[in-house]
Amino acid sequence: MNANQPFQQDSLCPHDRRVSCANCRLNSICLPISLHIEDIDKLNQIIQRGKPLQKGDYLYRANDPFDSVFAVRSGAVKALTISDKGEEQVTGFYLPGEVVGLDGISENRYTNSVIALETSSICEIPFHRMEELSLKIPNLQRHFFQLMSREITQDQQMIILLSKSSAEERIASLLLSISNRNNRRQLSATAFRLPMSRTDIGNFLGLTIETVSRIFSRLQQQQIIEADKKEIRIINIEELHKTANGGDACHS
Amino acid sequence: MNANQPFQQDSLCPHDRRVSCANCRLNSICLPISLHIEDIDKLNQIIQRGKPLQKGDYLYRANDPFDSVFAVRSGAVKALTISDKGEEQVTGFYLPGEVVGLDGISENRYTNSVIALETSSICEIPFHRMEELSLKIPNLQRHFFQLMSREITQDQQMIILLSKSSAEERIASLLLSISNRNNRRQLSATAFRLPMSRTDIGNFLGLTIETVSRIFSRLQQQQIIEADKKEIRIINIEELHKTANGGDACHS
DNA sequence: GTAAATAGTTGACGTGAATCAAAAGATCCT
DNA sequence: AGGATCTTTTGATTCACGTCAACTATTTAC
Repeated sequence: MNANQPFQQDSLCPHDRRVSCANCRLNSICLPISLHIEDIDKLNQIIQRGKPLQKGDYLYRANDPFDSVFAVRSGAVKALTISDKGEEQVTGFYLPGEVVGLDGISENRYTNSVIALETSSICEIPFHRMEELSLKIPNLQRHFFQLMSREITQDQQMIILLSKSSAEERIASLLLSISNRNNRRQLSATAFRLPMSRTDIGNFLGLTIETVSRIFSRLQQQQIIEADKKEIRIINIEELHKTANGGDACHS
Repeated sequence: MNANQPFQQDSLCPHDRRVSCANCRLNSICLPISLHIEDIDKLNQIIQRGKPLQKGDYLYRANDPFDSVFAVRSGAVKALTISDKGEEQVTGFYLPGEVVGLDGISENRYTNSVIALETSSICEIPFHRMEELSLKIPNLQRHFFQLMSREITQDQQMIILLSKSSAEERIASLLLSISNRNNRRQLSATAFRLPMSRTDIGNFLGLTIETVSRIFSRLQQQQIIEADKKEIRIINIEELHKTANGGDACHS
């Protein structure tokens, strides 16, 4: 075998269930810690890989008993809660390498429902087996504390965004967030496909779909982005950052 | 000693540094888990109790290196971040029995600053010693996972509140939140003193101080609450719940 | 392939909360 | 005690975003 050729497993398609943590392209995101190879193997053994979810499929529903957290391997999912009045509220989007379900731990049931935005492969991590393993692998315990802490930090940034920012700032921030997360996965930071609908974006950002649409149009007019349906090209990332932070016409 | 009399330590004043976890009145909130008495003692031994903070004192500042998480024993604190433009954003209020600083774990430095709203006693829990201890006490590991998960759940509820609710709903929700948290500590759910200023409330809820003031006045006119400065009496908790959930004139 | 349903865009108009302004209470300081 | 500073209240005005409505583009279903 030519050493410049990838190993066979590296070329497994993203939905192949034979992938293991050790050769997963996402392990630097999903497991950004120094685990020994044998520890990775132990973790790998408790992880379950189900068949891919199709668009619209539920990964789990709010109030289901909590058993596992889930890492997105490919595709994308959204988390949402249903209010008393039956309205949806999207609480987050999760891209490959990101972990969802951490909210279920405290109450022993999930507080959100999670739905696939497109065909998605998911790694299931049975939480109680992970907990046991954590007692033996300090770095794994540390990793989960960090994962949860990161979720807290991100949620708090979201609180700030919703509390202080205009519609334009919110949308610019979301685009930059997706851009960064793509970049971490070695994908283009300036050209990508949004996995979620305008409706989901509006719901997530606390805006109506009409406002979302208008802002996209405006950003396009200003030559900051090019948006063709869900395909986005960031033309002037400099200016997009300015827009996200209150722009030139800073009014706050 | 009369068995019906409390132990001497039960009557320690809340700022007394000789208090221990085993006899702390808040341990059912701060440590709502079944730890064996000897485990509680091990935990107690790593906890440090500094001298009380005065109003306005910092517990820590954003970007300080992360060493510890902190449990509020008495008083109250607020967490806040400073935006690029130097504006404060309050990200949470923490009352006795609640734990602050969990956001620092992932980046190894705090992302918020924490400031005392009034004279406050704080228990410091050195995180790395707690981590080591967690490897030996599975229930303690479990407890910290749950604490962090609860913070995630609460932050997500805050996201929903900010994303979907009117000014009136936000303030009603905050009052009910404080009421519930007081209730858990065996205090009155209907009469209490707000530890934070109107400015802090507005900042936290994404409202201007003027709006906060107007809403307080309106709730008072409607005979739902009585507000004399920071002293609050909830007169009609039924109606306050309705107000928090969109009220009768439900427009959403 | 065509109808029906769903998702997105654009315009006109209304409204809830921000902003601006002023004054009345609290609290701090010497 | 008395001036200074900070906090809170209330009113008048403005504006960003929501609402309502009409229309287009895209996807789904038969």
